[in-house]
Amino acid sequence: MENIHILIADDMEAHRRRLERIINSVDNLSIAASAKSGYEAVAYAAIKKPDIVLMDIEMESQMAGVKAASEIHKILPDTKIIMLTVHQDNNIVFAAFQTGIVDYLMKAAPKEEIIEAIYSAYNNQSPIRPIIAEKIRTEFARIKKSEDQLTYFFKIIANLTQSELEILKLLCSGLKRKEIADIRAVEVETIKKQISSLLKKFDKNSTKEVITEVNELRLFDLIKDIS
Amino acid sequence: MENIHILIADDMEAHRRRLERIINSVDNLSIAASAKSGYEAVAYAAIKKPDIVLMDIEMESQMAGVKAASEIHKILPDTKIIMLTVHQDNNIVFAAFQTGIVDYLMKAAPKEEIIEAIYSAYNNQSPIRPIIAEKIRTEFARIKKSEDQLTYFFKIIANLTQSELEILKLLCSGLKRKEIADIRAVEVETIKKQISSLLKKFDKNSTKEVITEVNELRLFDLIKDIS
DNA sequence: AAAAAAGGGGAAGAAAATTTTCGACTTATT
DNA sequence: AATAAGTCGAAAATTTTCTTCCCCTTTTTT
Repeated sequence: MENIHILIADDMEAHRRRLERIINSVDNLSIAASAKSGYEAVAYAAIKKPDIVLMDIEMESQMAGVKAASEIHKILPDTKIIMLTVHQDNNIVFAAFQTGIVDYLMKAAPKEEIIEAIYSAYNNQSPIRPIIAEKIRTEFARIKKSEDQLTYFFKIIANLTQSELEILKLLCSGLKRKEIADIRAVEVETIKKQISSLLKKFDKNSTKEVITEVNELRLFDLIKDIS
Repeated sequence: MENIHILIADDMEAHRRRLERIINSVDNLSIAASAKSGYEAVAYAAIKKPDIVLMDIEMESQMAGVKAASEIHKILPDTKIIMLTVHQDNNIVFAAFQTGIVDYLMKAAPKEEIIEAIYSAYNNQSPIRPIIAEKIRTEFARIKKSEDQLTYFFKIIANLTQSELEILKLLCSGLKRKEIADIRAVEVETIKKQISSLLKKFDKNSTKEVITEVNELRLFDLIKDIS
């Protein structure tokens, strides 16, 4: 399994030490850097490009934790930020979620919980914790929609490969995998793999859902005449 | 010279035809697609990833030109959008500039001017035209700063290669090219080339300016201990 | 004014990241 | 049971990005 690089940001020496010990105790986790302020955290993040950031949200010196999280998210949208908090103040936690963090933990959380959170974040599973779960979930659904369903969709389209685009067109025309394979002169297995990647990019589990969205956005005619 | 792919977006058939003729008359310009509405323009942009978009800003049906420009800019930040306008309404032109367009032209502009604008945009030179020049220039300077000088700088840092980062560190320590070359055990020429790329990424013309910025942002200590 | 350093452009080869291709296996549909 | 849909992994091919170095011009030092 690949190595996961982690950036620690906490202004208290003792807390940093504890996190360092925990991370070092797990084989495929490693420390990218250990920052003592929000400002340092942003700089180290830019330099080291960690997979995960464990950020104390209560830091105040130089740059607040929430602000630092937001900056890091702007610079490295794919880096997963996990926030550490002492008092579970739902409002702060919620504010942080809006700036791009993917999970939060109590600072006193047991080792196992921290490690699990790291793996979850790395694998894109947000184990949204109970207390603020609902507020976040509904709010997030809203944001994702309003980030313009259209922009969101087009961004995905722009990231498709030429083959995927072509296959999307053929799928929208109602063709089956075997038929598509014949047209493209490759094995069905290849087409299946490519549709699989396609679905992953659209974050959907079936072609039906993708086609439904294409139709809802009235994109069929445009996709149809892809060269 | 490479081929430049251009997307045309205008709701009037005659205007599209004229632009198509102009583009086809130049050897290394080619038409990626020709859109009849802002909506189509966004879709085609996502599908074709053109280098340049020539967008009629007065389109209204389905999606306004300014809105379409803004969407395309979100999806493809590197695509250069040139706006076409009939009445030179500075406010509209200015609004458009804020959403990511890089130049504007009168619709009646002569062929030569259009072609020149395309090349300028492609080569990242904004020939900012006189009438609104000052307003835009000052406003833009402000925006570029306030887009957080810090975020902007860190984004660049995050895009440096390992060698470039290393060289930046050595430059900040006051070393000369020859000395850096010795440390890295390569020819001075190599270092010179890499510093050149470094400067391009920072959009600066000399290492001095880069170092000044590093110091202003108090980043020297952090950069110093890059592994 | 000469020498040294800084900077720009281009191009070949190396290295890294993506894409394409396909087989094996699992789960839904018909 | 058969067909279709979908997932995972992995080798080969392709594309992109980095590295390296050469040649040439401009700026700075001495």
